[in-house]
Amino acid sequence: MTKAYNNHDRLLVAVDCIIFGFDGTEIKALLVKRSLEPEKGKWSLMGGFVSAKESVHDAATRVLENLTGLDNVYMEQLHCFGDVKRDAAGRVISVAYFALIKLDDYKEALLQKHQASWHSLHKIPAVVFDHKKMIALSLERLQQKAIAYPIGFELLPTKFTMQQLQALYEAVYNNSFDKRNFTKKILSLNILNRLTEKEKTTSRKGSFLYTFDKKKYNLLKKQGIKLL
Amino acid sequence: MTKAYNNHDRLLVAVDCIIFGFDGTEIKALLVKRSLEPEKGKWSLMGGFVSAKESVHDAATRVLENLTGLDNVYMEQLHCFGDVKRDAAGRVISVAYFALIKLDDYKEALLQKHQASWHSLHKIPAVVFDHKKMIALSLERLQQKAIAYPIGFELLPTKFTMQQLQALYEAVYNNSFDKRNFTKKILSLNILNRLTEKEKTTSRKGSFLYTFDKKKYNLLKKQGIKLL
DNA sequence: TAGAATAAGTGTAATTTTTACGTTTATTTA
DNA sequence: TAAATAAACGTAAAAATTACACTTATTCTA
Repeated sequence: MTKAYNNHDRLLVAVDCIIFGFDGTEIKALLVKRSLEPEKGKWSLMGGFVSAKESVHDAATRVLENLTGLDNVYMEQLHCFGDVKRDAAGRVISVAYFALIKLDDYKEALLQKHQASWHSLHKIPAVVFDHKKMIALSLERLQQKAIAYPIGFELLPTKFTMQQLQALYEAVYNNSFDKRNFTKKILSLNILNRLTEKEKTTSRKGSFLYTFDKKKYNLLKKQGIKLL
Repeated sequence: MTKAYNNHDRLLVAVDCIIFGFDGTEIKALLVKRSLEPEKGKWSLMGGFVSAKESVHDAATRVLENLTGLDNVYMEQLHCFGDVKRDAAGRVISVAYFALIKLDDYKEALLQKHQASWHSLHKIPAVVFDHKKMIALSLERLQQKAIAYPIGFELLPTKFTMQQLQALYEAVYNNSFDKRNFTKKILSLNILNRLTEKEKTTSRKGSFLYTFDKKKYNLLKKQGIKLL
């Protein structure tokens, strides 16, 4: 380390992950019971400290994988929260990340281990520090993200019905759309593949299953896509 | 500080400011000659370290005011850059901010003092560390921002002509628009006030001056505005 | 002082996108 | 085989976007 930097303060740097999942009806966020003082036992985002030898991004990935058992998860940085008094126990700045996972992938065992559980965005309990702000901001980001990025890639099973996809967008925007117009618009983007296979549990007729076509999407993205 | 946090590493935390201005034709970024080792004398964003007693946001405001002599500047957080080796001299994470200022407000004296100068976004010289990435990302953010926020508030003089406003948007998007359609769209938003006054230096006929109406804009924003 | 030169200001038709809205179809079960 | 269920599908009206060129106000100069 160069001498020039010696005079400056060093701060604790944490990461916190807002993890979203979709249960078919609602967008949910994964919260854990905080495992250390202060505020031990209260609801909290999953977080951890950044060590000197890892990048901030790697720290977030580590925390996420540790909690969910998943790697290759969609994750992006949300915002750095840097208020002096944001952590009751001392000066800690936190870089918040938000992640999208397929709710079913989440391992029940880990859920137990970390005393984690899914909470509807409309019924978030009291959470520690500034985590409420983090969650609020991440929802805004999710809504904004969903305009240009097919979040269904991450939040739905590989094969899904048009109804499921629509329910997802309705949950994200807390709004309802016309079925015909929704289908029309999504299909016009030409990023879905309709399978011959049908999902038969929800109706007698059965509904077609679709998959996202990542190649088509990437092609489209270059031109500046707008999903909704 | 609680004991629970004692084991964790503390890191140097910096802020870097990407400062945009508009000269009537081009979007420019303000760069300074770096004043400390390593890489002293090379082009750099204006930055500084976050002290233990100030918020990250306050640090960015301080750095910005110190360089430009301006307060009440539009500024928002861009991204936290946290790679282990991003700073050649040691582990420093940097929170980048981007700011929009009226180029003319910028004090010549400070420009001298910090060896600062404006650089066209298309001709950014070699800059230290990961500042090139920061600048690139901030341009993306500016473009995205300009869709929903009237950046002219910040980048143009209080009174401006339709031509100046169009030139600004053309510079941001590196694109050209039809004059009639541009005017039509902007006026339809109803956030401009046309003055009786005219700007006569650029033409014999003279062009009307406009001002932004912040009240009308705030009203519109609640409904979810789209500027372009 | 009339006309030439300059840049500003303005309108309309064609196309595309978005919205609103109800009926038909495939399948199962009684 | 009829009834019930949810899926699939199309069209007309409205709104937004695009493409496109002439008129106007003013000044300068001949």
